[in-house]
Amino acid sequence: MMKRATISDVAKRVGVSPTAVSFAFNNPSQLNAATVEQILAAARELGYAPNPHARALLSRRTGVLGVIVPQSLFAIYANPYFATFLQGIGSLCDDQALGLLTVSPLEGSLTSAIARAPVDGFIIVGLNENHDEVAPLRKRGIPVVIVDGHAHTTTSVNVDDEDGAYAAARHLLSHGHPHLTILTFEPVPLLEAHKASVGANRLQGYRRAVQEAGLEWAAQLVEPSISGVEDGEHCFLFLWEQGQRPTAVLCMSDAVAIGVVRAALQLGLRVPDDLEVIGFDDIPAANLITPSLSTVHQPIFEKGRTAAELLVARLEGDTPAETVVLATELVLRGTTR
Amino acid sequence: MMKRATISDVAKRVGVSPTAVSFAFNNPSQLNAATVEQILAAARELGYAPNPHARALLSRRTGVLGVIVPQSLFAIYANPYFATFLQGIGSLCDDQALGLLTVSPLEGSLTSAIARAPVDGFIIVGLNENHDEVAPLRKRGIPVVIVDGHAHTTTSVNVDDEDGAYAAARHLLSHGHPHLTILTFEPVPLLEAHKASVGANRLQGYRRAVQEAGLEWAAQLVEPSISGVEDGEHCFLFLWEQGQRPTAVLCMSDAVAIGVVRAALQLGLRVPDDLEVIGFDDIPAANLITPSLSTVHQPIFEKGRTAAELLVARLEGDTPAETVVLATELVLRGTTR
DNA sequence: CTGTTAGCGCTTTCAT
DNA sequence: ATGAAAGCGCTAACAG
Repeated sequence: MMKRATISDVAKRVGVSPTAVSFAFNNPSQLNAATVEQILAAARELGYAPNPHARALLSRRTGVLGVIVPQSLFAIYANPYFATFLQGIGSLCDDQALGLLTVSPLEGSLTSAIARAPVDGFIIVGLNENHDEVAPLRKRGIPVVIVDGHAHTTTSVNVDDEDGAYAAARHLLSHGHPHLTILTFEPVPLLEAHKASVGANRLQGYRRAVQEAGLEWAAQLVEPSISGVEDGEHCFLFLWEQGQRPTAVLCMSDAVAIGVVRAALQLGLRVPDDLEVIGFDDIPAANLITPSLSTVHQPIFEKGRTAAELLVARLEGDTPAETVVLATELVLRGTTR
Repeated sequence: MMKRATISDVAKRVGVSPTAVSFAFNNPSQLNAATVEQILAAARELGYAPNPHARALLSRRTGVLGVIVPQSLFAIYANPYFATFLQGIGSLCDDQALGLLTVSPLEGSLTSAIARAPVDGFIIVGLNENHDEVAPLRKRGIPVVIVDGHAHTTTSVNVDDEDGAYAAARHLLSHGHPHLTILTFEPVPLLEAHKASVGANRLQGYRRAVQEAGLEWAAQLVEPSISGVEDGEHCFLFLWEQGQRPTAVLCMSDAVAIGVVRAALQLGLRVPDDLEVIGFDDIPAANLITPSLSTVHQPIFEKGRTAAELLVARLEGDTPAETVVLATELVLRGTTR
C-alpha cells in the first residue's frame, strides 16, 4: 500500500499551486479550462484523490449518519425490528446521498464509540438523553435525535407504547380471563428503574388496563423473558412446568410472542381457544406464522424515516427540538378470539 | 449548537500546553497524576471532546469498516440475504470494536461514495475489481476486499456459485424433466457481459449440467425475473399465461423461488408433484415456507465474517492477497421430490 | 514530567 | 485567473 499522492504532489507535477488543484476539483469554473484539464490529467496519473479526513476536518461534514444501538451489531442485524427501522433511515439516506453507520458499544462502553464515530449526526435508539453514556454526546456538538427514549433538549421520536399496551390488555381482559400473564423485557424492578423506557411505558399501559378493569395488579403474573423467540418459548414452557396454566399472554415483543405460541402448540394447546396471545411491534413475521399473531402495530419504518428526516433538518439549519409520538394500533389476527 | 471547545482552549484554561492535554487523554501515564486530574476537570467544564476528524487525519484510522453495496440502502436492509451477510461482518466488528458503514451509490455513482466515505477499509459486494466505478478505490490507498466478484490484485471472497448451480440443475435433470425453466437475475446477454459475475457463474453451472445430460441448452427456457418474491411470482404467472407449462424451475435466488412456489400454489399446482423448484442462497425464509424450499445453500454469514476478517488483517499488516472460495451445498427439502 | 515545534492534507480569504 | 499564507484540531518528535 504505497503512500498516497497529496494535493501538492499534483500541484508540483503541473507547476501550479495547491490552491489551483483544490479549485480544479471543487470549483472548476474559477479556473482556466485548460489548466483544469491539465490538473485533472496529472491527478489521474498520480492516482490522486482528495483525503476525506482532511476534508471533514475543514468542512465538518462527512456525509454519514450514525445510528447508535444498545446491542451488538450481530444482534442488531439479526433483529427484524431493526431491519425495518434501518430501512426507514436508509431510505432517507438514499434520498440525501448519505452513508449509514451503525455503532455499538465499543469496548463495553458507548462513550468511546460516540467520541470516535465520524458522523454528522446521531440517531440514538433506546436510551434516554440523560443516560450516563449519552451525555458525552453533547460535547461532540453535533445534532442528535433520540428514538425510543426520552429527551428534553433535543428531538425525539417515539411511539405511543403505553397506549398500545393498554389497548392490548384491555382487549384480552374483555374476554373475561381470570388473570393475565405478562412477559417483559427485564425484571420489573429494573424496568421501573428505567423511567420512561419503552418497557416501562408498555408495562404501565398493561397496568392501567388491569386497574381500570377493577382487577388487582399484583394478581397478574409478570415474568421477564428477555427477548427472542427461544426466550419466549422457554419462558412459557418453564411456567407450564411450574404448574401455571395461563389462558392469556401479553408479550412486549413479537419475537417472544411467537415463541410462546410455538411452546403452546408443542404442549398441545389450541391457540386461540385455550390460549390467547398478543405481541408487540408487528414485525413482518407476525403475519407469516400460523396462526397469525395478534399484536400491537407500531410504524417501525416510519419511525426510522422520521428520525432521519428530523436529524437531517437539524443538520442543515438550527431546527427547534421536536417531540414526535407516532400512534400504535391493535391488530387482531389469529392468536386472539 | 455553540462552538466546540478545542484542545488549546483546555490547555489555556489549565495553563499547560496542548500536548499535555493530548497526553491526558491518550497517554495519562506520561503525566503527573495531579495534572491529568486538572486537565480532565477543565475538559469536563468546557465540555471538551477530541475532534474525531482531526484525529483521523493524523492517525489514518477511523475505526470503521465500509461496505459498498450495489443497491440502495433501502433495498439492502429489506433483503434477508444482506441481513445475514451484515451479521457476519457485524460479528467481527463487535469483536474488534469497529463501526460498520453501509454506503450505496451516491448521486447515482459509486465513485463519489467511495471517495468520501470515512473508513479504514472497504468490503465491496457484487462488483469486480476492474469495474469502472471500483477502480477509483485504488486511489484511496486503503485495503479492499471483494465479495461476490473477481479480483486480481486484492483479496476476494466468493462461494462456488457454478458448482452449486450445477448440482441443482443436475438433480432436477435426473428426475427426467423434458426441459428446465431457469429464472435469472438479468437478461442473458447482460448476464454474460458481466463476466465472472455471480449470475454468470450460476448460469454457467446450469448450462454445464444441461450439456452433460446431453440436452440442448437452447431448448431450455431462460427468463429474467429480476429479484424479489413478487418478481418471481409475476414471472411464473406470466409464463403460465403464455401457455408455458414448466415442470421444473431453477431460480437464481430464494426470493424468486418463493414467489414461483406461491404462484404455482395459486394456480392449483401441487408442489413438488406437478412442479419442482430449487432456489439459491438458503435464506432463513427458505426453511419457513410450506412446502419448505429446496435450495443451494451458501454460507452467507461466514462469507461476511471471513471478508471482514481478511480486511482487518490487511489493515493491520500487509497481508498478501488471498482468493477464498467457500463451498455451496445442495439442500433438498419440500419443493423437490 | 512538560513544552516547543512541526506538520497531517486540505480549503479559503486576500492579494496579485 | 492564479498564488501565498493561514489555519481546521490534533499528535508526535524532540528538547529541556
